[in-house]
Amino acid sequence: MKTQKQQACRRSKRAHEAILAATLELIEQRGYLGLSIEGIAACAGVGKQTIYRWWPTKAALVIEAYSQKSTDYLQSPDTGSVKNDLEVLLTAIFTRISAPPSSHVITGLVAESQNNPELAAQFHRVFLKGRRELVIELIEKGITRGEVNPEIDMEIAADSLFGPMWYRLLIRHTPLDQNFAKQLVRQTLAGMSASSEEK
Amino acid sequence: MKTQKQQACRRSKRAHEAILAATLELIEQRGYLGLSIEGIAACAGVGKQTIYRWWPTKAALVIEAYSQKSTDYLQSPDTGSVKNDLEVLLTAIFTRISAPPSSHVITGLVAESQNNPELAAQFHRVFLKGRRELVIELIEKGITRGEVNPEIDMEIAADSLFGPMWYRLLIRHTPLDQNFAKQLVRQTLAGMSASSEEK
Amino acid sequence: MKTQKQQACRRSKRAHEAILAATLELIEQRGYLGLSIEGIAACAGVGKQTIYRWWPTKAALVIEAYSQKSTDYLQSPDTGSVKNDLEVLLTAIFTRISAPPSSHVITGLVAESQNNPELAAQFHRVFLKGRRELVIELIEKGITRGEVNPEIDMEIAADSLFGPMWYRLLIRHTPLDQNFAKQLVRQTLAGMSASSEEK
Amino acid sequence: MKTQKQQACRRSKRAHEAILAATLELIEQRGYLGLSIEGIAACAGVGKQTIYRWWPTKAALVIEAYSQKSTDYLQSPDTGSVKNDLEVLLTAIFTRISAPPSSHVITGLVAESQNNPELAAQFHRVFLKGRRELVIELIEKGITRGEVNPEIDMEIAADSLFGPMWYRLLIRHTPLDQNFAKQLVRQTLAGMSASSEEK
DNA sequence: TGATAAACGAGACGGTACGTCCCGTCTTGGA
DNA sequence: TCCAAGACGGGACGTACCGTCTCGTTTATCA
Repeated sequence: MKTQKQQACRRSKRAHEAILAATLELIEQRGYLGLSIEGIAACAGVGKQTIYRWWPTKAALVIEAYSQKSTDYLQSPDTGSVKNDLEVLLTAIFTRISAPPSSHVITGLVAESQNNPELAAQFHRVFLKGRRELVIELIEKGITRGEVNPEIDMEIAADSLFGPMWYRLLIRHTPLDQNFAKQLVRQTLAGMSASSEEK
Repeated sequence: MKTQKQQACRRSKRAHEAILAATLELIEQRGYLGLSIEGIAACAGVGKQTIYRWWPTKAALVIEAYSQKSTDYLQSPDTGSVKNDLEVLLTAIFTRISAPPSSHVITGLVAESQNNPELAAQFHRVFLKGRRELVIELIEKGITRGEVNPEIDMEIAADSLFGPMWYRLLIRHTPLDQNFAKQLVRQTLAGMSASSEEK
Repeated sequence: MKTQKQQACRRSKRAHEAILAATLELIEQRGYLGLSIEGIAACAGVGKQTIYRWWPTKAALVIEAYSQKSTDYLQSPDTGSVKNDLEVLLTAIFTRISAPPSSHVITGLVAESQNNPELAAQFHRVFLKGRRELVIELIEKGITRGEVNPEIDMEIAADSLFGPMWYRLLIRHTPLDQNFAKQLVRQTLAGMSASSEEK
Repeated sequence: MKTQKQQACRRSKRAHEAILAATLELIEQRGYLGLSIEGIAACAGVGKQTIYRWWPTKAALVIEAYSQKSTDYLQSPDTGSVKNDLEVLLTAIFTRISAPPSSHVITGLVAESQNNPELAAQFHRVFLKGRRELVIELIEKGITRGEVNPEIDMEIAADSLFGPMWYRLLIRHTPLDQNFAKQLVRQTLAGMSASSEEK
């Protein structure tokens, strides 16, 4: 019962790690578009086939290489108020994600995701899901505390916080400074209408 | 003195148009990534050189081909209330932009923009600037009408309306239906805080 | 003392036969050049190593596969005259050897023999030696009978009978019909000079 | 009428010559089997495509490279007797063709010809036809002189002179010395029968 | 009658070369 | 002079096999 299936393949640990390392190294040197399977293989001292055997796509390889680096720093803040919680979390995320070379890598992945649903799903899993869940959790805490209107649409709430980040990152190429996170949180919470009271 | 520059070249109108037409045709057949200069030249019955002579980049060519199609339908609504104005405008934009094959084309352009500032600028000029200015204009009308809080940060306001659109389009691959525009506008105006009154 | 070496290995009969059978099958399907160790292994349901363990070369494997088929039909005719004996023997050989797919196989082997003396020796042993000895034997019988000039060069005699066969087979791609064997024998015996009397 | 077709393509003389030169150079270094398109391209400083554009096959390329070297030395001897004429001509041919690296090259070509009729035809045109016609011409002169029996089969006659050469070259790996040409001619003319008179 | 060592199937591995696609530049007539 | 046509040197693609190398898993003596 225990040996059921687990050894399906004898994957070489050495090759696996060398490939991921080479990928990270080359992507920082030449950017996502300048990355080639051929180059990774050469740099890792590996046959091309060994790459094609385990990753369907350049993009999948890049995701795996990056996902190791990027999933650890996330943690739920707990300052006592939604506003502060969100400010802390978003500031951390914005800072992290907008530091090169991440931004270039992310763009390449986004581009390839358009024509590759599997990749899109994987990207979503690695780069979005966790962060989104954290944000929603914080907002729900705010609702139980009575800070947040319980009738809001949670999807739109999350989109309103992350959308502007990606927008600035990918399209407007405008800096994601700390102030931006702060102001975005405030304005999103308070709304723009004249009738709403800020504090 | 007057002809100084305008006839710098004897550009073949036939070739120019054939190239743009071929670009549109092929991009709809094979997507942005499947597009090649070689293919466009063959399809347009044109030498490759003729393309390279007039466009620096595949992307520049695509932008020109698309900009002809996409700039005309925009107009400022005037319903009397910010909320309605924004709903009408955003619904129109969202519908337009999320219809294939535009979405795929746009992704490709976004991707290439990352490494190509000129292209990014051109993309901004063609696809963003006009829309953004319209939205800002509507909000300012709202301010003068007393509907919108005059102290909001206008950049963040615009980002809050467009960011979620691009986010859903490029990353979450979630539909941009009419309802989305409507709810987004409402929630952005009203804010999420418990203290704000909806109506 | 007697078992010293003979059981050096426990060779799997099943694998051995499956490999030879797969070789014959694939060579008839795809020709000598289209044959790959990988393909044979897959078709025989055998690991590649098992092939490499027992045969040094694709060619050696092919020779073994073929030698089983090709050594049995030879027998010395005895009609009473050199001319008839040779006609009968060569007709049999020519017919056998020129039937596809043998001819393609043989060509491949000839090609590889050039760079592989061991293979050349093995090829010689399997495909040439026996036939050549038979022919020489027949000619020597002719000499003792007084039919053949005892001063001829026997090497050249054998070359004169087999050379044209291989030439037509490998290079001129001209049919080796029965008539050819007959006429070749006659003209070789009689010579071409005007002074020689035929019939 | 004059420009009919002659300029069908603008082939680069430089590339053409560099490729043929590289082919000759590499084939002498590494043999026919060790020759690769990739290697030729690299050595000639040429894109692979440029080779594939003009030659369908490695073999075709090799033939062209060799045909330049091998067609010039042939000339019809005229000593007054068939025997001497044939001896002179065959000695020249045998010497030429058996000098390495030609022999290896030729073998490779023969092998590939088996599966490629066009190549076989080209090989025939370049390496066989001329020589064969010369021999037949010499024999016909012999017939008019009354030296050769006019009833012989000319095809078999030619096969009897060339067959043994190719046989020794490709299969028996036996030297083609001058004596061989001489004795082959004599025995082929005189025949092997006891009734024929030599001298 | 096990134990034990080999041969086995499977297939991953570092490589080489394949033949194709497209890049961006260069060259050659023809209009 | 600009155009279509397309050859050119080059880089990367994804595939096919090479021959070597582990992996467990039979299997067939001989201790």
